[in-house]
Amino acid sequence: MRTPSHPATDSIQLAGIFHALSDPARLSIVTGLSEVDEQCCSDLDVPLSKSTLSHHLKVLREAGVTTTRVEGTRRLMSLRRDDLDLRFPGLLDAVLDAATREPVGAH
Amino acid sequence: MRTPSHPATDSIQLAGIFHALSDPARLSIVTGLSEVDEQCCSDLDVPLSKSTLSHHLKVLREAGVTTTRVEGTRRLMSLRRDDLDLRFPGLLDAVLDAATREPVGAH
DNA sequence: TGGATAGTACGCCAAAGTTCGAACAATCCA
DNA sequence: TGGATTGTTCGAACTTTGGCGTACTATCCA
Repeated sequence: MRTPSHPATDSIQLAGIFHALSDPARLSIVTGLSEVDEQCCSDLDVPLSKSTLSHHLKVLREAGVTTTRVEGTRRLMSLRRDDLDLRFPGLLDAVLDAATREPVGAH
Repeated sequence: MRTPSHPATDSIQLAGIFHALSDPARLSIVTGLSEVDEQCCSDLDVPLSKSTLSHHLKVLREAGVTTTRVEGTRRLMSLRRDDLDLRFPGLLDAVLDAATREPVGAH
């Protein structure tokens, strides 16, 4: 299976990033990714069906927040730290810092 | 007319902030507010009907991003800088900095 | 008092988003 | 080869959002 497509760094939209982060499940996925560097879909600790999960991962990928690397039958997700820092310096760090200040599961 | 209600600083949700910022019109309003401190609804440079505008301002207010002060028949909007800095230090600055790096009108 | 001004609230509609199960595809390994 | 594993895609049901016009409220001021 081919590597899924990702937006070029230059075409990452700020509103798109915020949209991607506006869903609690996706925000939680991003927070989790910040702690492990690389993680496969089935290791995510989110109580959703795999099709829903796949959808959320697609949203994150298409917004330019994450990148997906194919390894065997698995897809390894990671944050696009360098690209995001290049395009919007300091934003990702501020987001991750903010996320750690908010109690987990505070809906 | 009474001052509209605003969420307490403690109950501002991160996902709610991102949702509020995920719409280009609202992001543009926030960017504009960062330059003028206080602005009334009709001075906003957004090509939308006043009912739609009112809706967006409500979303921003309820997310805890802005505060509204009533003065006569006007409502003066401003960013909740202090509250946001208290709850999520550095986040607002990073957002505003990122917004200035993105060309205006880049949809 | 009564018009002008500023904004909100409501109802409506179309578009977009969330969620799921079922079916499918790709890869590994015994 | 063929089963197990991992994830995508599709269609359906449902919710949310964004946009508008209209009607309403509140305030100012002549």
